[in-house]
Parts: sequence; structure tokens; C-alpha cells
Amino acid sequence: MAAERSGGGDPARTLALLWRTPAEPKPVGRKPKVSVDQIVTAAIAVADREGLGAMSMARVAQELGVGTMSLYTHVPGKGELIDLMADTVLQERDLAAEGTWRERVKHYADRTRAVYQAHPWMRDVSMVRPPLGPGLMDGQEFVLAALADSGLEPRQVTVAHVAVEGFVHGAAASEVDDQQLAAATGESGDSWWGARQVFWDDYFDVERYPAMTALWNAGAYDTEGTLADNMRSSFDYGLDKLLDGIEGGMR
Amino acid sequence: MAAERSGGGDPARTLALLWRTPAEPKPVGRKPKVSVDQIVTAAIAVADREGLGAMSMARVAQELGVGTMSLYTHVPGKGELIDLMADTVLQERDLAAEGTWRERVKHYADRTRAVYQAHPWMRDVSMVRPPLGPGLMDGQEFVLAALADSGLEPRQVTVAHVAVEGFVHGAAASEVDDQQLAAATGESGDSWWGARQVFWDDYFDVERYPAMTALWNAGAYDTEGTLADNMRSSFDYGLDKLLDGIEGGMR
DNA sequence: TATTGTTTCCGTATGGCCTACGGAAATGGG
DNA sequence: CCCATTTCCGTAGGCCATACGGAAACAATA
Repeated sequence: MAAERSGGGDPARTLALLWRTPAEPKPVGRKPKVSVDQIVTAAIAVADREGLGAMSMARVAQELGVGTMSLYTHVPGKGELIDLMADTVLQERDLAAEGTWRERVKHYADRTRAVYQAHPWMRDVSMVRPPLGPGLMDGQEFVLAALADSGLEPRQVTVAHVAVEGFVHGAAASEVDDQQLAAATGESGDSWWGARQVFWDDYFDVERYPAMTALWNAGAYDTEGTLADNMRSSFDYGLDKLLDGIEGGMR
Repeated sequence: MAAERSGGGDPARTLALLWRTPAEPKPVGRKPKVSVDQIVTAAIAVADREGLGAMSMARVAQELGVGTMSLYTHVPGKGELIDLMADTVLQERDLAAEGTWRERVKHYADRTRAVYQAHPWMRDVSMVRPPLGPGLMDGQEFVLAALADSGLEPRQVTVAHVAVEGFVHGAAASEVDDQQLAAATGESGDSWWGARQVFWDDYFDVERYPAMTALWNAGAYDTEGTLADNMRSSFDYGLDKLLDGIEGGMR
């Protein structure tokens, strides 16, 4: 399937849901069996356990013990529900750190990474047209405040922000991708690569790939950790180098 | 839908397809109406036009004027077809550049970016368990050769490689995400943001978001270009800073 | 030409998905 | 009791991947 799309529908309705604008009390009419919060919570639970692909309207309704179509009374559609899910888990970040601007940016990256770890389906949510809710906005404010304290010019802050934001979400997503695939297919990344040993035996050509061969012979791939360990250290390394570059560009 | 998954199935069969290992000629039996190449080409054409979500087996078969099930004679399943599509478009990169190691890495980033631009559905293809075909491998060889010339220690080359590869694919993906959404929904990114003007009017709180407000007042968001232009310069900026950091770390 | 072995083609069927529509059911006030 | 209002949800239409097995095409042989 292609990536889950959100951000559709009527902006006013979606924003009201994201910010939980309390509709004026309606003392008249049948009592609701479920609330928006319950729907979002149930949807997150399903996606956490079985992935975003398994998060169907029918599945969520079943989880709550109501009919499928009942959900549409509270939520305009699946796209908007995904918006609500994403903003909700982004609110789980605890962004109240002190320290230098670098420490704060790294804290932000760490907390965001934790969200992806806890909710691997975030990999499948596009962030180019993000849910403009409190979860996203609080995060933006936090990073921008940190970058603004770095001494960069205002215009540079916004450019650096896009780069940092892109790196953090991208790295967290690809790190989590492995786990998500492991859960979905029942095969770990290490085992997947192991099963592709045939490739090195039957297809790899040392003459076509001299640089890779040289690195291999130099022991560059003799790592002790698992695939997940390596992806974790690459995340930290890449962010460090990016911040080094941003810092260096200020001089 | 969640991200399209590939890399499943029997490794030996998939590798044989990726490297087009010619099965021994079969002069006996009914003549095939379609070839693997035709199927892959048709699938890419559909995905280019209508996105990976529209690339169904039925749709591809229709494109070729054959029955849906005929495809399964030549390709094990949809996952493997996506593997073949991805490796095929990665082969479109022309990676024969001269220059310093930095110039070559930037050339690689530029060519990879071009692939995503031409085939936006690549955003939806996971690269954590990549198709081990010539398209992917030639790219890896090219970057590793460049990084190995930078003077980094072998072990450091592999770490930097993961960071660069992650950045390039991540940035190209999010850049293209916007265009893909524009094509799928018929609404451009600029127009989408315009429709969310309500947010700034009704929900944005200057006291809750002082850093954003200050940047706004400083004119940091007074850009003349389109959203696409800004994403493009962020791509270049981020890669530059990342390479600065890698270079600086060698000292 | 008729037969046989081999390969490809593809119709059918199963079980899933989202959501438009409209009627039934519940609730509080008069 | 009646009625306005709100929520609940069954049905139905049109998508999807792919397992299965028989029909059809072709080359070599008799």
C-alpha cells in the first residue's frame, strides 16, 4: 500500500477536533456510546499492535464494541482519524529540558525518536502536510526556540529547522521501519539479511565492487552489535555531524 | 495504507529476477504474451501516473492487455514486483562523475534526488530491506568509493555511509511527498497551506508560541519562492552541513 | 497428421477495505 | 404522549491480492 495520507477534508472541522474545541453542550438527543478520545485511543492501540495497515474503521469499531458506521458520527473519515492519532502521540514528548541549544535539540530528537519507537506506524504517516495540532506545534516551538538561541540569523534558523526536522523524522522512521517489518513479517532484520547470504555467494562481483570489497577486507563490517544497535548509533552520529555543520556555518 | 513492503518471498527467485539470470531457453510450450521487462515497465508507468496505491496487479494487467493472473506466471507477487520497479529506477542514475569526494557524494545525492522526482512513488518503498539488485548495489559502490577517498577510517566510512544514505533518501522522499500528494488530491502544497489560514487566525496563540512569533516578526518566513523551492534549498543546505560535519570530524 | 509433454493464460472465488445513504433507536423537554 | 434532535448502524457498491485448476498454445515426435 502507499503511505497513509492525512490532512484532507474540511480544515475547520479537522482543526476543531485537533484542538478539541468543545462544541456547545447538547442536552438533547441520544447519548453517545463512544467519544472522540476513545476512538483515537482505540485506533492507536490497534496500530501499535498490528500496524497502520490493520487499523481499519471496522477493526477500531470492533475494538470499541460499536458498529463501523458509528465512528463516522464523531470523526469525518479515516484520514482525519490518522491526523488525530499522530498529533496525540506527538504530545507524549516531554519537552521541558534545560541546557545549551545543542542539548535541547538533541533532547528533542531523542523524545521524537521515542515516539516512533513506541508507535512504529508513525513511519507511515506523511508529515509534509502535518496535523496542525498541539502535539506538532509544541514540538516546533521547542526546536525553533533552541535554534534561535544558537546565534543564527532568523532566516537561517528556519532553514536549519527544516533540515533538523527532516533528519529527525527521517532517521527515526527508517530506524523503526526495521522493527515494523519484523513485526509484520515475523522475520527479524538480522535473519532477513542472513537469508540473503546467497547474494554474496552467487551474485556479488569483487571486480564490479572494489570499494565495497576493500572495506570488507579492512574489517569495516566486523561489527559486534545487532542491526538495531547500528541504526541507533547512526542516528546519533548523523545528528551530531549535522549540528556540527550548522554550528560551523555560523562563524 | 501503510508503506508498501517488498523484500518478501524466496530470496533465490527474487535475486534471479533482479539480476535477470537468464533461465535456460525453453523452446517448448506456449509463447509468452508478456515478459518480465514489460510487466515492470508497465507497473512503473502506472505508478508514475497514478501513484503506488493505484498500481494493482489488475491495473498493470489491463495496461498490458492480458488477464490479471497471467502476471503471476512471470512474477511471484506484488512485493517482488515492487522490488523490481525500485531497482530498475535506481539504475537510471548516471554515476560516472569525477572530482573530489565531496563533489561525488553531492553528485550521488543529486542523481538519487532526480530518481525520486521522476518516480514519486519511491517515497512509499521501504529501503531497510532493499532489493539487492544492480541499481542499488552500483549506488552503494559509488558512495562508498567516494567516502573511502575522504580519508576516513574504514569503520568510520561505513557509519558515515549510513548517515548519508539515510539523509539522501529521507530528504528526497519528503521533498517528493508534497508533489505526490498534490497529484493524488489535486491540491498543491501552497494551496493546502493557504486553506489552513484559519489556523493562524483562530488557533495560533502568541503567548504559547513566543519563539515562532518572534521569528515571524523578524521576517524569517518572508520567502519569495514556493514551497517546492524551499524544500529544494533545504535539501542542499542539510547535505552540505552534514558533509561539513563529517569532514570536520576527521581532524 | 495425431499425439504428447510443457508452458502459459486466465475465470472464479474468498475475504478484506472505505464510506454514502437512510431508517431505526434513544433521549430530554413540553 | 409527542416531537425535535442526536446517535447508531445495516446494506450495498466498487475496489484489492492471490490460490486453484482447467483450457489453450506450441514444439517435438511418431
